[in-house]
Amino acid sequence: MPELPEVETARLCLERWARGRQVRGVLVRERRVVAKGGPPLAKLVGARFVGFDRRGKHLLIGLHAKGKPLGLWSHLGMSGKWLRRKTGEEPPRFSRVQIDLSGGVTLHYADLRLFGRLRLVPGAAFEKLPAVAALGPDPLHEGVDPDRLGERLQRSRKAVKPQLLDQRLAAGVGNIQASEALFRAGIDPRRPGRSLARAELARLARGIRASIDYSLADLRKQIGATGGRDVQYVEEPAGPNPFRVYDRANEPCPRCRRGTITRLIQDARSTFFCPRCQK
DNA sequence: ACCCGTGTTCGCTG
DNA sequence: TCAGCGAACACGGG
Repeated sequence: MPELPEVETARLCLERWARGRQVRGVLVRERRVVAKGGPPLAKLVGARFVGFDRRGKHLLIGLHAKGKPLGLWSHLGMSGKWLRRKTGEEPPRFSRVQIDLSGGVTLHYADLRLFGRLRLVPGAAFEKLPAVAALGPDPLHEGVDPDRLGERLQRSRKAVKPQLLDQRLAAGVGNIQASEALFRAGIDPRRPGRSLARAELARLARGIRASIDYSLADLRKQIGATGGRDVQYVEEPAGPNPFRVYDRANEPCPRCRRGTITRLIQDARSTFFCPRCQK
């Protein structure tokens, strides 16, 4: 379930599970998750995990291999997850790549739909990857600047919601966070992005940050429930829908209580909004 | 059987 | 250079 908050959660988990550990073995069960053109994942053997970064939905993991930097890039696509098991345990469903570490820890990259990818990056030169180089500001790092957002929105005639999925605007905003941010900002998702006034851009920038912070706190609660080193990645995030409008078609609006959350399709993706309080 | 989906890339047009 | 669009990738769940 990967938008920025889920990827940040995966980053935190990987850091707790792998920091300082050395790779003992790699097993690729499904070749398609290894991005074409990169070095074979077997080159990870002997390397030690040292850094765990994220930009937008991209995981940028740093290792030391014989004293030289080596990067592991990971994008979760639609259904990718990082999971931890004890070495020798049964692999989880849809485990596509298994990385055995020192200390009896094994990482699994599991991915049902196979849209996610892993790639080794020599020298940890992640900025050489075109998809990473093109990313806009990360809401949790640089933050979203209303002026910059407005400048970017001016370049297209598209509606604001589909535009928010463009990773050059704000890296990490996906289909859920786009609907949630526009709801918080009180902006109709069908409005042309270039029609937003200054005050609306400011509200949108705050809305993006607020919806991401909220989702991240919700996920942190789930993984942190057991605390400390016993933290487990939640594989089946049960529980009620944590969102204000996403996947709530036909429910009353949680803000105005009088509008009805409406679903519409924009650029072949679902959008949810309240027609009464999003103008 | 059929439709849906929390994402991105590629090829092509204008 | 770049916006825009459709197709492609892939497969379980409703």
